[in-house]
Amino acid sequence: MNEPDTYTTDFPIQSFQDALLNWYRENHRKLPWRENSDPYRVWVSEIMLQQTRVDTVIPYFNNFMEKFPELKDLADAEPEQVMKAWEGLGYYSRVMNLQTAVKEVQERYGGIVPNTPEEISNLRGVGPYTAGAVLSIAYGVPEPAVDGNVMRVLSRILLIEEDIAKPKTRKLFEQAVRSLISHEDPSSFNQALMELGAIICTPRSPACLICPVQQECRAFAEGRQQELPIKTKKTKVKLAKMSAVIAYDQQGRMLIHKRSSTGLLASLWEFPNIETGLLNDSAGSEELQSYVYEQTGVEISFKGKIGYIEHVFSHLKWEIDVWEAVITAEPDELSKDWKAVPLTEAEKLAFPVSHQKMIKLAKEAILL
DNA sequence: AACTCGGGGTA
DNA sequence: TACCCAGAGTT
Repeated sequence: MNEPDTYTTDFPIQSFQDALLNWYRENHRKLPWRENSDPYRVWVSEIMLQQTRVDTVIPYFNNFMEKFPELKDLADAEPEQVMKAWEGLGYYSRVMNLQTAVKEVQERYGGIVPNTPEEISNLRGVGPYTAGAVLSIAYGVPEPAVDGNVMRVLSRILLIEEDIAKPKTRKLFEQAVRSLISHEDPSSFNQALMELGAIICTPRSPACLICPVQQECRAFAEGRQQELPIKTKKTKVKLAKMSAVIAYDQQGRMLIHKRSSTGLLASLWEFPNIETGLLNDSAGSEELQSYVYEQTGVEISFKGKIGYIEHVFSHLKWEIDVWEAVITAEPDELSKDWKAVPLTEAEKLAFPVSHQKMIKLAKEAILL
């Protein structure tokens, strides 16, 4: 289980630790989640930082801590408000999983975030990286926290040429970290590896000339730092042509729909929309009209197209024609995933960025 | 192991 | 454009 990895044999572990930790002590950034080591704060920050840059996270983290200062506050919060605090951050299942896990900590562990790998890893949304990050940063447990930064940094320092796109490769890096990690200060050690990756050992052009562990870096010694890490690429963005409609009733309320709690943009609100494929404007809008009627019983009459939106996801591209319409007849009651709300109410709900763009189009259309 | 799941910064 | 980011869950 804890076999020493072959990559760290003959590696100067002590001088590496010393150089890395001294550099981190003097040069680390002051970040909101580093103000203290409250496990709840560390946990929230790590979830937000998954596949998301530090600069993007900072304002979200500050706002989130203002709204939900302690674990109990998040456990007791309305999911709709929690989602609103995540609006625009992406990967929305993260925050639903986080609240689920926080409720479990509140109920099963009396509000204390568990400090063992087994217990913390069983929490929803806590994978190998986040488990190691919270354990080491909040509790000082010498567990590896291997993210993209760490794989890039260590692939260079230890000259590891395994494909970091392969899931299996992460385990190799975890073994390397187990060999390298400081048992005196696991928190600083793990954070220092990531900090080095963010500031010095960057993907494109690493700043080797000012790197604190240049002396220990095998890739630099061979002038091969630009070749690492090895990562096979995956591309393949599917295109989806869509039509969406902003339909007003006589009071100026807009018809909106809450997306499924699973899958893309889970639990966010949206304007009624369909994938139109190869249909032309006329056929596409008729399709959309039928969809709205079948889902809600609401009858709409199109006024015209008010805009066009392109929105790119990591694996998908939406091209959306946006229409304006008026509601000509509606049932006594809408099903629970549908609402007719004034703009001021819509702005309290969480919409994906693509549909926030539609709200902007609608505002501009009103001014004309 | 491959795919799904956002949005934005950067060269 | 294409890559990448303090990854995890599902299939």
